[in-house]
Amino acid sequence: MAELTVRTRYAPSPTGFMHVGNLRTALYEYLVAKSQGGKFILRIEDTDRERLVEGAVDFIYNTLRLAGLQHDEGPDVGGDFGPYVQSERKDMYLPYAEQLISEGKAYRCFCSKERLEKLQNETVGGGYDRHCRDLPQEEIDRLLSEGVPYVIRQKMPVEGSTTFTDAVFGEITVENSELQDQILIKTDGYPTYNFANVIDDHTMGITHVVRGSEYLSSTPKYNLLYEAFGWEIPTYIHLPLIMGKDEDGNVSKLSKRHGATGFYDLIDDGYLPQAIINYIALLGWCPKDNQEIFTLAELEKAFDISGISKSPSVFDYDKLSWFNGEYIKAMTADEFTDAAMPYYKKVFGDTEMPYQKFAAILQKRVTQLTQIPEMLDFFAELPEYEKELFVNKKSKTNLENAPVVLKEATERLRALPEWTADAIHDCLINMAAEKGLKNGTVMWPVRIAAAGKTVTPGGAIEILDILGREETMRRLETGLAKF
RNA sequence: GGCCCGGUGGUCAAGCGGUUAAGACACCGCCCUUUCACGGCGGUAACACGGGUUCGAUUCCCGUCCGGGUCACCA
Repeated sequence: MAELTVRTRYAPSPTGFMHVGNLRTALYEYLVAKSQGGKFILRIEDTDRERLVEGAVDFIYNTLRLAGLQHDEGPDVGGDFGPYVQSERKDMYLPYAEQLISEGKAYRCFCSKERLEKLQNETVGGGYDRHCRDLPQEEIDRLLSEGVPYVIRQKMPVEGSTTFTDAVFGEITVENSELQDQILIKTDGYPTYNFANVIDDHTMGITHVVRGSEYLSSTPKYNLLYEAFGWEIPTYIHLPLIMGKDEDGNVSKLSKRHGATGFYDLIDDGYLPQAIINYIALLGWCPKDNQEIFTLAELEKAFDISGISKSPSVFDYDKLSWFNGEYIKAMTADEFTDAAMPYYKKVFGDTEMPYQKFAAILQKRVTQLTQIPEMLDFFAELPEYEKELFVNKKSKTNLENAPVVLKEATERLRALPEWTADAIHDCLINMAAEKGLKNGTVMWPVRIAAAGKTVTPGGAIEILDILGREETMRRLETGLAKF
């Protein structure tokens, strides 16, 4: 018998914000499908018109594209199971609910919101009392003819328990008494999220439902629906939650108060999409061989459901930064220049700069692209600084020898026939040798005068090379003038 | 509060009855060096607690504690 094709779906609501937790769910949905030669489907769940945000669907497309998670079916690319936008499917749901009514598995509930609220407040552990579950037919007809608004509820079993198996968490049992007669269709005729979800997943042939573990305890509700229709229950893969840590060290489900947690927030903070994907792939999943750096293609090969962990994990910006640094170091100089360009422009505007040389000094130092401007600002303008910066114990420099070194170096550099990194290097190294000085004793004052700060990307040679002879001379003289 | 799930260093995590309890990030030290980095080497640091089962428990069972999730005409 032929193996059924694995089909997973990512079903976001277009709210204009994609949390890393959601993105990680999308990633795993993608990986579950791709690791088994399956299809990854995108479905937009936009039934809540109040929360609709302009342009949010494009935002979702862009995010998935940037992350490299290309869907095989969806509103934009089509497919055989459309439409892929829930609002375009709205007429599908009511007939299914009515089918359940005719089969005695669901019923119309005419209770007012006020009555339900009152119930909620008065009853301990409040909930619906199934008042309309066994209304006589005449009563139903009367209410219907009076036009009393109603919802459609599913009849849940009153006793017993429901058990299902999750691919990650194993066997889970919930008492049916915990389950209320869930609403399938709302007063406005629209389906509830849970109902639409089940109908859509089934009609779209979804075989593996991948979602956060917050759905674990409500899964029996879904299964009772599948059973009511006589449909096959999908494989469930519940994912451990991603947590954030606040200032007090308390952890809770990751949210905006934990800082930049949206995918685009992270991009704005100078993280690369691939580094983010790599990092979150490992948040809740571990490969057999403990490999850490993965391309998406490698993840597709290595991904295995049995490697998914059950315990929640804390999002760690330090580790993300490390991944990001690794990705930056692995770039070609041209790739780096492209990625860094927006940040270059912040410092230098449209002035052409020696980008190849920038790449050489920046790539191994940068862990977030946002660090670039403050690393290069001294190239644009020499900062104000005190002559005390020339003092450095390790380099054996002090206020006495610094001006002497500076003067000598200035003259030698001025006389250089050619302004290249090699020439500058030889010039300064030779000077140190001839004068019997440590290399650092020469390099330190020169670098300080050239940069005006103690911490710089690159050393004296690289900085002088980038500055050019004219600007170097000007800066060395400015430094000398401080004595 | 009821129900569900989880609990290995600060963080991510291997482990799945017998191990000196891996590895990564972070942190500390040393080396390299022209500052900071990069790179190399080394170090500090963990099985929540109490009972069982067993020749033997981090691993299996029970309880406690702690943490999280969930209980909508929201998705």
